[in-house]
Amino acid sequence: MKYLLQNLKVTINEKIYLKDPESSSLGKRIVENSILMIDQMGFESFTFKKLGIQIGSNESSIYRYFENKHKLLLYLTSWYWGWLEYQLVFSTNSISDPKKKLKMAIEIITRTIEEDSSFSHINEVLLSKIVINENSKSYLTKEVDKENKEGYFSIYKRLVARIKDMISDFDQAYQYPSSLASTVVEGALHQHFLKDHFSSLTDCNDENTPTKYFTDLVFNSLKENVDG
Amino acid sequence: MKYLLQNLKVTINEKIYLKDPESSSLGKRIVENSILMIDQMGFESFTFKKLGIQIGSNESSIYRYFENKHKLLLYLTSWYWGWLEYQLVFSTNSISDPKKKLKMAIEIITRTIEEDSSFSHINEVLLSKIVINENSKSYLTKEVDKENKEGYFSIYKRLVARIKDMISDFDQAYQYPSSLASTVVEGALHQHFLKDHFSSLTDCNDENTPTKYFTDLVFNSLKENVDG
DNA sequence: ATGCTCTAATAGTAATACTTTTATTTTTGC
DNA sequence: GCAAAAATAAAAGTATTACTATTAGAGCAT
Repeated sequence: MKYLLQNLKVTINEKIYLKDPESSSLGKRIVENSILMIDQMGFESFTFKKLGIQIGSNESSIYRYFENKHKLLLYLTSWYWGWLEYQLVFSTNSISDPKKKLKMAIEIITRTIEEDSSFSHINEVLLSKIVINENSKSYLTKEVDKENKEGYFSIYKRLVARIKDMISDFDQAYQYPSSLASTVVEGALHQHFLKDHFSSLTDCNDENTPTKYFTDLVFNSLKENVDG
Repeated sequence: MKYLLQNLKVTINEKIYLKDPESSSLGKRIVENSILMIDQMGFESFTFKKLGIQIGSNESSIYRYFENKHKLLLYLTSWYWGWLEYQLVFSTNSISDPKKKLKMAIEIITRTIEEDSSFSHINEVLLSKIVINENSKSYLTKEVDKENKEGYFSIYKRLVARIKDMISDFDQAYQYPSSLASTVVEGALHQHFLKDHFSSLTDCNDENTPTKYFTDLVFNSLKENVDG
């Protein structure tokens, strides 16, 4: 699996960037170091000027890759969801039992990312922390409907749709498959955040993982299809 | 109930403001119009300069009430959660049956706010829209731990704790009462957002309300205590 | 050697997020 | 009704942000 992932190129909507950051060394340094810096200082304090200094390049050169830092955030979150989707598909593809399949899916979506593939310039551990802290900011904007129409969130939507399909495959009668799927994806980020900053608002910790909580939650709501 | 609510003053942590906006007409205009403007233009585009122009006052006068717009957002969200908490306590207080109590609580937390009390300067309908769109930004910051220690989120935490207690009262054996409570509170905001902007990611709409979804979700996970 | 693309450097602009100072108005205490 | 105190308004200033525009040089391809 690791071996396969190192050759992975996540396909990201071309409108998100001006020039593909994967196409040059400068582009890769922009992505690599923006992850390090946003993780360290948070998205609000992060600027292209600071990034330029860090990578020994110029602010204006970064603007040739991304229109603004919001687009860069969309790039990073899209990459993350694309990477997760790949893992989801890869890990569930061979499972035919709908229950086992859904169980695996919940695990992939809710687990803590602890291992960096260390091959690409993208540090997945830090990126997952960025997604926990900054993902909401990518869509909680006044431009969300316009950007949604442009397809900026399509990877994320496809991921939620895949989970929804697995829910419906397991229990055709369940009335809220999309809501449950989005609750698991977004709720997982939230429980990870609470674990780190508001421990009184969650029962999750290193033993009692979000995976266990959401697995319990989902399977309490679903009833396996009866054949025939 | 309406009559009672008009005399309500939500108590907000004094460190959030420099001068209590409830203490003067200018303060009330700041709060009233910031709600209108943030709803209209979004939190990112909203500035104290624009607010000053709108209320026929000066930027520097607004700074005597709130250190910055982040603190103003904390004020608004705290007010909202305090207002919701009041409704929660008021509506569930007289209910002794744990199941009915929890059911009512879920309804209060997840319903669409459609009626403005129209007595105070605070428009609760618009404020609830602001909370849906901007609440996460109040805590997804690098300062969250410091601000949490200062008690800026205590009303929100108390609200979640109340739901958690109701969950545990109904089912003492349930392992994730805090996580479930926080999932309902945060998930309700998220489902409302999806309903308006990503309808393919939710089953909720005007008939199939978030209240129905979360009521189903919660009671599927819980088993009523057996006496003795 | 020439042209092309990419990147770097510099400078500039408008807006933001404030702070400071001073003047004016309003409130209040007596 | 008047003086003192408090609150507000106006104006100006600063540092930073979020860009845009222009120019120049480096490296490579033909």
